[in-house]
Amino acid sequence: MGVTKTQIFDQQQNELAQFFKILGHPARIAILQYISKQNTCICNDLVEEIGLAQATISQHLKELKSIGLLKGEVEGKSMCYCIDVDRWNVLQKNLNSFFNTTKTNCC
Amino acid sequence: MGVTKTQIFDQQQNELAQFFKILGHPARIAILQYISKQNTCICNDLVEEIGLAQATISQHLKELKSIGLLKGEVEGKSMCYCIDVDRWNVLQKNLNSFFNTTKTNCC
DNA sequence: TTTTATTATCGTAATATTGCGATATTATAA
DNA sequence: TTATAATATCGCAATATTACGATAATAAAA
Repeated sequence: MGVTKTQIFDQQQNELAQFFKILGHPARIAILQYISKQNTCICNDLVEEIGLAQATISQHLKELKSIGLLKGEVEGKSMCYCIDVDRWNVLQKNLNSFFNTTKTNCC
Repeated sequence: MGVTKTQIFDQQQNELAQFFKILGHPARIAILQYISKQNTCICNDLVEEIGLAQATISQHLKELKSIGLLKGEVEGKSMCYCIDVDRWNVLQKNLNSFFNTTKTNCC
């Protein structure tokens, strides 16, 4: 036990859940908010700004990258992380579509 | 370790993350979709419909209730679960507000 | 080349989540 | 009252997540 039984759900349900899951951590919310506040891309002031260890921040960034919300470019010896606005908009749309189709027909 | 350090984030970040987290499981997505598909409220065809044990479904329902997305009423000896549309709309609004304010000002 | 700075990855400990059988609990039916 | 049916809760095993120190990898600077 302890494993999510993904095989009994369809792809749309699993993908939607995966996306929600990755947004379901305050550090990742904070990272996204901080990156968007800067008018330039972020490297790792995040470690100081947020107050988690460098390894931890790096791990959270990796997860955000895994659903395509962030893209990173090498900039000298640091990394420059950006929100992928196209991907961001697609996800927002999917998510609203879930909300709009699901709330109807309720008692 | 292993604990999310909620104390270093603000209330808005923690609440948003909590909300996303609860939606971050395919069974809970499937439950919401199934409930909304019925024009009457649901009791526990969910167990047959979804294919998880009764105890497991009950647990997922509890979590959905914890963020106010579902409300349950006793109906005879069974339970009648509904989506709380007001709460649903509030959460959708918060979510869009997060998406809209966060995507701007990116490089 | 050697140093330094930045980020990624590995390994591991602590805690959380998922899932389920067993057992309460609650409310109708007999 | 005694069954029966539906749901909730408890306790546990398996797995996942979170966090971090240590260390590797990479690239500029000395």
